[in-house]
Amino acid sequence: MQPINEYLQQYGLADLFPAAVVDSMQIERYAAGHRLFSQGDAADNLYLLVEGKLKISMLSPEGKRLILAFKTPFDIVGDIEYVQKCPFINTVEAVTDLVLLRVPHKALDHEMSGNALFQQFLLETITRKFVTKAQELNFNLLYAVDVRVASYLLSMTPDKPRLDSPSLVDMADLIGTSYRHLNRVLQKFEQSGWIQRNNGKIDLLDRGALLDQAGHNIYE
Amino acid sequence: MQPINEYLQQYGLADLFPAAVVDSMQIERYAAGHRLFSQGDAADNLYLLVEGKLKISMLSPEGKRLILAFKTPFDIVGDIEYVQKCPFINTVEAVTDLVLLRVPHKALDHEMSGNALFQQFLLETITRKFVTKAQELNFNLLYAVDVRVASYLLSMTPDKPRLDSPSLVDMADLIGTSYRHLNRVLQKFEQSGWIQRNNGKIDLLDRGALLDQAGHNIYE
DNA sequence: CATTCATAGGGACATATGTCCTTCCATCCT
DNA sequence: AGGATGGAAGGACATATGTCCCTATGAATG
Repeated sequence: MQPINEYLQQYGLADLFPAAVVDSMQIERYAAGHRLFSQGDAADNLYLLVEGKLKISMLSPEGKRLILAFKTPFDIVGDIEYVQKCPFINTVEAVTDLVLLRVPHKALDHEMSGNALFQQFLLETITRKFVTKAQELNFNLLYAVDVRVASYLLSMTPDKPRLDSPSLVDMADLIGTSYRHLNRVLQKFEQSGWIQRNNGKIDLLDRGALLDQAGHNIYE
Repeated sequence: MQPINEYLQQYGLADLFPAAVVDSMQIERYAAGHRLFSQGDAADNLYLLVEGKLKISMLSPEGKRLILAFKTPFDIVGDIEYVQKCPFINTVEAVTDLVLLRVPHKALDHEMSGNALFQQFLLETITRKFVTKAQELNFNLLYAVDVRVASYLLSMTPDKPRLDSPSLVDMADLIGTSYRHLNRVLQKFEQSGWIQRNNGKIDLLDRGALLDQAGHNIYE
């Protein structure tokens, strides 16, 4: 287990936070599967994701779940809520074991309100999120499910060409389609020889073909 | 024609900008239909929309046009590009006659870099845009075209229950569906007695029914 | 071991949506 | 007036996607 300072150093944040704020930070660990926050929970802290993978999701009024994003280090959770001073908009769950740094809003407000460096940091972070979200919207409006599935497969396998435990349920909820249809598309890809399914694992056999199918767009 | 100061006052921005920045502002007017910026144009200015209505659109690699937003006062154009120091991401066109205040990046960089008030203003603006965009994405993933059409009709008629010159082409490109399908949905609404089409105008006859159809979501 | 449960996988059918094409009408231009 | 033009409107058909259903398999549990 690294101390807080090492994590900050690792992600180039050592100079961003004054000592008083760093002192107020707490390391938090959560086991895979744990639900960290639910839609509507009070948000009194900002969280820096430094290890593991989590997912952000929401429930529609009709009870349909939508996964908005998977996040891996380095990323920030609760920044929108911090700026807007509002409760958690979405639900946050651990996909793998997690390590987060918890930063109380109170410390940020006391020590960093009017801190141009930090504001600039937040501004650039949220602007980047906006651009990503906008591209995602365009992508969804412009392309059908098979394109999005191909893109998703590619984005989740930057290193080795295999998905070990994809959870098709989550994948369908992220792409915004039904479980049934996702299976149909995967079947089509398999019949085309682009992927192979084994015991719930997925091997990518032909990245080039998938890239064509994805229209050379890759999920962020 | 109002002077710059009156516009700033009208929208509560008089205290935000120092005099040197206000002096650098220029009023710009454009006729309906004019294209202000194209995807890829250099962005050297920030624009404040103070009169009229404009639309932001993009062209996909396949040549499909997507309307990302209609904007009415008060709104900001080019804020993302200012933060990211990048060329225009999208195309901007005048729907009605427009009045904009042009603010050179140079003036902002000189006079307002490190200005906490302005950074906070930008931060809140972009955060709001992010939330809106995220909701829009969810809305598109969760609901079919008929729901989105109902929502669009309601959002465009806050005052009187009539759309005078809807431009179905634009409407389809905003909703992200085909012109044909939009017509089909409008036909269904008309047969249900919810709307009436006359010479390209659309009257809303039953807002309650439309609101139900929209699942009580209304486009921002 | 039997049972339960969650998920993978897919058949059958209904509905939503896209593509292509035709017609009609208002407006604008010469 | 006569002809262009662009958008409204919709028919016909193919495809994409959702819903409901059933079965199989492996992990967890008594």
